[in-house]
Amino acid sequence: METNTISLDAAAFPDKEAKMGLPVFDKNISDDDMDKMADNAMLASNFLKAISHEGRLMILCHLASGEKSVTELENLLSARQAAVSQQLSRLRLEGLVTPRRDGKTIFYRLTDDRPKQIMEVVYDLFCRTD
Amino acid sequence: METNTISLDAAAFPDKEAKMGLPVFDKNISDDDMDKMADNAMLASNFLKAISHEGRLMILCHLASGEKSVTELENLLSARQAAVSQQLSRLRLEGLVTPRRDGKTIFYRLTDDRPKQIMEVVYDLFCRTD
DNA sequence: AATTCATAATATGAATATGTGAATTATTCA
DNA sequence: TGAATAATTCACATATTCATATTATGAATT
Repeated sequence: METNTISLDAAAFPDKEAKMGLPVFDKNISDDDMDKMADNAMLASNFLKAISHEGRLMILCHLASGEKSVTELENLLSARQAAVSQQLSRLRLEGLVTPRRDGKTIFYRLTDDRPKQIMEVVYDLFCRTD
Repeated sequence: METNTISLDAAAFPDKEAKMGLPVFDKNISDDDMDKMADNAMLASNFLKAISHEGRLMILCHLASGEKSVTELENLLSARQAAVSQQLSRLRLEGLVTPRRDGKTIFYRLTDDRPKQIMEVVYDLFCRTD
């Protein structure tokens, strides 16, 4: 009996053409794979926690169309500067945004396209019908 | 000066071929659109909060490959029954999972493929390199 | 009907997250 | 240098989330 393999079964998700789907686990998943899965779940949940905040989500959304200063974000979100700054610092710690100083003002941009990838899907699910 | 349009600009995300990208907002986004955006952000952040929990994420991941009983999940997660039940009740409230009673045991399945869609991306981002 | 198994619901306390206002740092400019 | 501006950090109060324990329910079994 083989218990230690993760089979990546694209056929399980026929709607997604060429793209490989989520892994389908054996009935008896090995301890090793369970550990790996728990590790991944922790990474993923940290990332998701970082973006699952109304304000941070809006910040990321605005940054998706180009870098913005803290003041600009402050106005876009109608939020206090300290609050915006704290959310930015959280996003900075997670490596999701990167600051660039230009004189007095600091501009933020998305570090990479990870947030964008998630937000594409989130946008499809929650905003496409507007 | 036009201030009240959301332009869906596919060209802004050249890497995603046919798929429409995130919306690109005008410099002066209208109050109406800002409200809509805030509403959507709240819906989306509720959803993301629901799935951004290590245990709940693993539950959803296991359910992605078919329905499971609470006891099965309890074993898969190596968690206490009460804890699993709690997380399931949260997911139930959010409408992400649906229970089906068969005698003493209750089987859970994903209500729709929203969680799967997110998890596909999350899996790409955090688990693909394993 | 009493017991047991599987699950759910509720309560409690600890930990974490959030917004606010004040203090602080960095930069520009007079 | 000193005032003004942009942003961050801090300290505090509140709110939310979480794990755990306990109690309750519903179905099977005796």
